[in-house]
Amino acid sequence: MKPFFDAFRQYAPIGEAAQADLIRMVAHESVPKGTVLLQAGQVCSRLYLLEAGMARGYYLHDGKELTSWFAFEGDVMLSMHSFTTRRPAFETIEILENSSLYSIEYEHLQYLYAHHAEISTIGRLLSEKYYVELEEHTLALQVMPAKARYERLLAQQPQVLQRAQLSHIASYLGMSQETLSRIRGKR
Amino acid sequence: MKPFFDAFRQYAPIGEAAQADLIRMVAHESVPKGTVLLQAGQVCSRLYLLEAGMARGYYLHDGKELTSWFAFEGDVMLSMHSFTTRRPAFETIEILENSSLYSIEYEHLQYLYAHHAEISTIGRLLSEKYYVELEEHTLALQVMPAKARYERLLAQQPQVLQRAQLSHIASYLGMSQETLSRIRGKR
DNA sequence: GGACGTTTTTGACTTTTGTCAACAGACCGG
DNA sequence: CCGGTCTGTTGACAAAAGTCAAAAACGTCC
Repeated sequence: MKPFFDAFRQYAPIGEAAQADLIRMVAHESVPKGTVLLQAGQVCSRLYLLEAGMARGYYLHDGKELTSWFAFEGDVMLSMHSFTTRRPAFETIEILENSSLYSIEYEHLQYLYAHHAEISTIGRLLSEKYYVELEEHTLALQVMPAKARYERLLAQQPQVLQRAQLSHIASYLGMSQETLSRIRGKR
Repeated sequence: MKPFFDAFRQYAPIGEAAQADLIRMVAHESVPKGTVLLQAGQVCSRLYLLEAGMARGYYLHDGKELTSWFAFEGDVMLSMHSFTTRRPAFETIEILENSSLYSIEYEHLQYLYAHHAEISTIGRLLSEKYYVELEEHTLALQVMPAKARYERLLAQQPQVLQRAQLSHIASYLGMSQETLSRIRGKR
């Protein structure tokens, strides 16, 4: 549980009572590559914290998979839309490397939010942080040509380029796999 | 102040004490078209709630203005990046129509978050809501061709097309003004 | 109502990126 | 170690979108 608390304590101190409730409500598990944590169409019922490994979220659009994010060690994963509205998710969450992760059930998290102000605060800070990251990614998609988007990713999240496969990266960057292959091959 | 409370009460009930503090800390003002609420390079020190009117946020990229969002009646406006990190903003917030708005100073909001759990909750819910909206916009930029992005905006936020000028809309949709003009003209 | 500045439209052309198809390499299971 | 599948690369071509430049439309201020 220590890595779990470390991941969250950086946002706000967690009191004794909150810590005790968390221990009761947080699950830990190891999952193999290929595991689907959330299937599009189902309601996202858990928030995940990736302890080790790698995962992605993707949408199906015209029969093509469209990666919307990658998650690595320490990242929180969920379908924000489905988790917060309790409606079926549009996205699927798939484990890309053998991973270990923590998770909290939706109702439990609501209980924690309601009873421990610091956990509510951590939830807000996390939500703000991921908003800012998404905003940057969005801006890149909005304004940069394909090559610049690739270079930005190379600078900001090199582990994506090292660990994810080309088709996933290409759709994340909003370009075809062939275009990405050519850019990477320096032409 | 009533419209202000109405805008927030839909997320969580606001207690007496919180209401009293809010009244002390919330400012109200009317601003003319063209007003700059936040200039890129400055730290975003206030959160705004637009009561009436219209505004946008934009970035400068290669000397071009790049609209990242439009705000209308009832929308919250800030540079999330700057407001949360206390670092200079990359974006400028500009009033596009004579408007009236409420605002809260950063330190005051932190006080409210710390002393009134329901306000912290409202902050988290707002942040989650805007994240979901941004996610949809991002997905559109990532996967849809120009024409489909235009049609999606037409269906989802027709008031943008009615009230904003073409160059702003075009950059918001990630295309040139000429392309948008041609799409709109049905060719 | 005319003249100015701004915004939008249009046309010609170029560049970027996508698509389709074939091929090469890597990876895996028997 | 072989055959098959999945992943990445390359080439030829097509489609989408950008750029530049000019003209038209619109607003608004005297």
